[in-house]
Amino acid sequence: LEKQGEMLCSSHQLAGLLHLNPAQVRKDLAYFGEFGKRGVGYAIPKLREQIIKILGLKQIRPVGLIGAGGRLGQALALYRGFEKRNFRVVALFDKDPFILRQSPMGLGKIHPVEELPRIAKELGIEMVILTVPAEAAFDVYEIIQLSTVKAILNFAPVQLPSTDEIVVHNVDLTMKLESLSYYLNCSSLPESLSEDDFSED
Amino acid sequence: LEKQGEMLCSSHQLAGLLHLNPAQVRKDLAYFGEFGKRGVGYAIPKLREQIIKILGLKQIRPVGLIGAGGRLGQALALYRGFEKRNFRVVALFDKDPFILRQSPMGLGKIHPVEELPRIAKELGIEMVILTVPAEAAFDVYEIIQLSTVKAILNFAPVQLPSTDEIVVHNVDLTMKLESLSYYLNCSSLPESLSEDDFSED
DNA sequence: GCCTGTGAATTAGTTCACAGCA
DNA sequence: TGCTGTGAACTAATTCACAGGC
Repeated sequence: LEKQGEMLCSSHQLAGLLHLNPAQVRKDLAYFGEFGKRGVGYAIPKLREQIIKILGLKQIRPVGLIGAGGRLGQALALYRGFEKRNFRVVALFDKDPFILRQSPMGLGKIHPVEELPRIAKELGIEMVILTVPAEAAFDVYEIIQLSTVKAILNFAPVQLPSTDEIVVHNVDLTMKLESLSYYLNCSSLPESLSEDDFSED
Repeated sequence: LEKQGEMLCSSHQLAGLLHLNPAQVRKDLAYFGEFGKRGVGYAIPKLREQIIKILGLKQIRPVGLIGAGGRLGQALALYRGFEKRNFRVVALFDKDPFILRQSPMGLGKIHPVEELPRIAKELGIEMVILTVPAEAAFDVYEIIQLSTVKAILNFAPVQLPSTDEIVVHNVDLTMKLESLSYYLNCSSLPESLSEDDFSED
């Protein structure tokens, strides 16, 4: 909206864009403070500013990327979209000695994961993206726990637990597909989950 | 569990693995049928079979990938993890003429998106992964609506709406980072969201 | 005795509806 | 009059607690 030169918006308008109920929008925002003016609406630049503050993104957040040698890791390391929203991938890590010797072109130096604690401390990294294979995930998780990192965006298809120290968001892409598959299956199912053999022992 | 040779599991055990409450596990499963034996637990192979049936994954589901030229698209096109869970990327699409002329190595032929309706029909594709840039997302969405596709896993940083015809799961990676940033910010905030200037006009 | 399936109780989340301010 | 902020009403989700089968 700001890019479109709008200066004001109502909860109704936001609700439309977000596919939500206007009351929901108001309540959620009100939880953090009083950002609107009664009878008027929300001043867009101020609202944006407030949301940035709430999200802790007033200054650029340095992010580490572990598993930079894999294809997903490379894709995310080179993704331009993070910068626009105040994130910057400032350090790449991997375990594979081959990758460490010669980093894929376009990427800068890749460090061994063992150096994560030192480098994270130096660069103020509190957040990492994890794109390692399932087998490596728990080992890397251990190393992360020894570092200044307090948040993980995990793409490895294993459920890493959040603790008091570390928040984890697990993004299992296959599970997303499964979820969609379920919806497809439902709409094409008239009434039959027990249609074929289901004999007790 | 099946891979570990286990034959039985309890809701308690599953709950532990999934970080849920045992009652939750039982209720969720019971919603779809009676898969367990009282006093015993769930027979793992049968349970697995049932879940596969619920998810509509008894046979391999063919998936299309739109935006195969981009780095994320390539990464997902080559990702081995989908196959293990009964998905197969059977057709790649893009708009970029350069990509169409010479597909990145390792990938097979890439088709122009305009051919999606025809090819989707031929191959029975009902699901696509969308890894196009934000600008292209809505145009592509229009084309998808003309095809047999009924489910979209969208990585473009725009909120595509679900309809009665099409289910959309939007995966905005930057938003995931923002969410983590919020948690970091909370834990480092003693009591101050209105700490600096917030003057009314 | 152990563990599922499930109604009842509880807790959480959403929407309504209106007071209060521009 | 228009729109926010918010208690109250409502709806949904989770957890409890126990009947019933192994």
